[in-house]
Amino acid sequence: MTYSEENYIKVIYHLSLVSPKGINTNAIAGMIESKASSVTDMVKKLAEKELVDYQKYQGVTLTQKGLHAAKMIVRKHRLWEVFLVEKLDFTWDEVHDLAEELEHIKSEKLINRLDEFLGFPKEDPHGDPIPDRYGQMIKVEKQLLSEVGLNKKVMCLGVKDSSPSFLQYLDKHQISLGSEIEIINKEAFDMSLTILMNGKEILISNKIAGNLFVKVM
Amino acid sequence: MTYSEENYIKVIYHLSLVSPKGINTNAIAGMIESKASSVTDMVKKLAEKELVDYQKYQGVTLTQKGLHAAKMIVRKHRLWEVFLVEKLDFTWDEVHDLAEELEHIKSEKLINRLDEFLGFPKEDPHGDPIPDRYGQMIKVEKQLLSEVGLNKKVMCLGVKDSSPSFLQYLDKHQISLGSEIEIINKEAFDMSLTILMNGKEILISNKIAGNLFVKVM
DNA sequence: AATAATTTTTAGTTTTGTCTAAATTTATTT
DNA sequence: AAATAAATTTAGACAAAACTAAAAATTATT
Ligand SMILES: [Mn+2]
Ligand SMILES: [Mn+2]
Ligand SMILES: [Mn+2]
Ligand SMILES: [Mn+2]
Repeated sequence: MTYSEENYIKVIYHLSLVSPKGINTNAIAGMIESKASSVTDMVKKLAEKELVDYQKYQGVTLTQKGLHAAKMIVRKHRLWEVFLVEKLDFTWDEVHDLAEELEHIKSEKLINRLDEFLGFPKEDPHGDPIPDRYGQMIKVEKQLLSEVGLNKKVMCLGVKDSSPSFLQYLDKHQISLGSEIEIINKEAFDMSLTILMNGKEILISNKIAGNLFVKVM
Repeated sequence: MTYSEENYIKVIYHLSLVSPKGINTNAIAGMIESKASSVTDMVKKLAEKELVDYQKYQGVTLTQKGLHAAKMIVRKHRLWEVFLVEKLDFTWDEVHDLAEELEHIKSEKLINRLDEFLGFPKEDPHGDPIPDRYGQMIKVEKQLLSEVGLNKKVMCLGVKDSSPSFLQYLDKHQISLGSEIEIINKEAFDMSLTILMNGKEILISNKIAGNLFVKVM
């Protein structure tokens, strides 16, 4: 599998988690920052290699083989992120782009040794689950903060968006994984929230709340 | 710089260490396992980017810029090798091919952090010097075992060839960096050596002796 | 100095992954 | 049920990096 094929497989995997039907050309093109015509070309090649099922105009779905390949790439991505944060003292907003490169290093042995070296972590620095060598991963119940009712106490478990700007926003407001938050007010007009954290009240927009995974306690 | 350009620069660097004149097309092709015509094409591109000086039919030499780039690739290669051996328990014969991939990961910050994490090692698992972030590296006096006179006591400091088969040969005979060796006999006919190591006599061929760096003690 | 052998470069293809523009199919409105 | 809009695919082109075969330059040999 080439660098580019791996990126396509990974993107199709991520899109499959959100919409379980056939993944359409434009969605892939959007994620991979290419054009629909390029996607069609690549998707044909992936179908040739039996990594996806593809019928013209009907979108693609991963085959078993493709699904496993995708999970192994995600495994590598997230283990490298853990390595960078835990061992090399990178911050959680710095690691994604580096992991995008490191995930393409081809060695099962390397990644399994790294997994062991890190103590078989179950989640990456953004709260996302890390597949084990067989593709198994934990499923933690989480919901978006924007969907939680008033006066509930929640714990922050992960982020939906892991872009540097969002993560830096969270750092600035001292929100990290494990932070405990109480929802004090919901503004009907713009769905912004007033939350209580460490005895301090903070106002956050609906967009922020819609990118923060929490569990009700 | 692309993956391929980096490989060319690195090969030109390694060849420059042995022969200080212009590096010729065929030598590069041999190392990179490509054809002379492909080398000519790439060399033109590298000259365009001012990484090498090139005149038709006269071979290439690295510019200052090219030399620094090459050292940074070698730095990455060797630091990753140290990481794999020291932290992930790989053996010295397993790491080269993996490092060939890892050396292309583009991040100064990552490699400097890795350097620090490893305790700023000065040599890689094969006894080769690791350039620091400015390209500086230690210069240890070593010579090939094949060039040392009779009855001398030497310490093994490095290998010229770091192919798995050679390294596995050394493992099998329990020769490692730091091993102390005394040369007992040199066969005039084939230049094979009888050496004394840990009280045991071993016969080694001239080819083996010609790939082992030692210092006379 | 002329010829032969070797090395290097050029010319023309190929493969991979991308693009634009045009054609085709599917989905949505009227 | 047409007509229109949107999504998708095809056709043709391009850049990067490789190749083969032929031409040109350099080096070695007579
Ligand atoms: Mn990531
Ligand atoms: Mn992550
Ligand atoms: Mn190596
Ligand atoms: Mn090495």
